[in-house]
Amino acid sequence: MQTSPENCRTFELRDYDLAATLTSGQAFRWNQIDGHWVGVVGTRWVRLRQHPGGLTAQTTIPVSHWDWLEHYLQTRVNLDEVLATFPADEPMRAAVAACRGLRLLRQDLWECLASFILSSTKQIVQIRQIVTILCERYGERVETPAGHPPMFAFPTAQRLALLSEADLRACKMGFRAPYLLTAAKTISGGSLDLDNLSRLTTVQARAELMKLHGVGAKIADCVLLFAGGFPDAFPVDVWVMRALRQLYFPRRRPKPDRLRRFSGSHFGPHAGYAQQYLFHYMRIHKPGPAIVATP
DNA sequence: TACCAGGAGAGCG
DNA sequence: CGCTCTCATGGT
Repeated sequence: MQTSPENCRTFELRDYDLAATLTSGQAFRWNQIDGHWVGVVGTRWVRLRQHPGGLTAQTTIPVSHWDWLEHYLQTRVNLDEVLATFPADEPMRAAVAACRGLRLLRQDLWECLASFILSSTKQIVQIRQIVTILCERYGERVETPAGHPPMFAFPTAQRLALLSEADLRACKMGFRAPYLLTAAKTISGGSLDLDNLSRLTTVQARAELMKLHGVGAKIADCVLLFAGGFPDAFPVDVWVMRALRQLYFPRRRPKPDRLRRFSGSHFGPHAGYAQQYLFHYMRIHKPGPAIVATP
């Protein structure tokens, strides 16, 4: 819908837990400031605020449409329809009850890929720090409202491809530096076209991403799910591994590939969404008492 | 202080 | 082949 440019817009939404969504390990650039969430989407500074019945967005520069933000936040997704596809077992019921409103974002492919290359063997706080340094040093400055600190876009692959491994190591990414540098060169050089992934099957797209050094099944699945629009991608990290083992395979040690096939059939067409609920639920509830699957 | 966290590559059976 | 071990890194 085209309207006259405005720098503020309210979205009426049901079941959107902004805080849970922005802190659930999908995206690493959102900061909570005075009850608002401040971040950068593409090249725009954005400030979001949750309120009963929806959320309000504010940009620095007035914009004539908000499709880019609705796309990023996936506000048009009907959560009820997604949740209705989840299996009716006890673990899922508990996870949905605890995290209702949690959403999947649709992020920029390169930013997501680069961020998750940096995520390897790191916890969320640490990933945020590395990404922050990287953006401050090599990202384009974005306009911020008067009185707000400077913010930067995520650096492009082209920009990072010109750096040295030492430059990247100086951003505290350690042994991931050569991985990111190679990925930046591969993407900017055109050997891998991220925009082409959507034409592939999930299996094919995963294989394409895994050709990159430093990108294994878990990172590939994160990129496919959080940025690629592959709802069946199912990242298996230690949290999800623990959850699945504990809840569905208490006596065995299934391999990640086995778990992925199980999740593909057990959790339905939105397996990735289900995974996000389990992941977030496990993070909130630490180890906790055993909940057993009762189909 | 120990501990945590993906992937690659080596080494082993 | 397929599994296990080691490495590299910085924040709690």
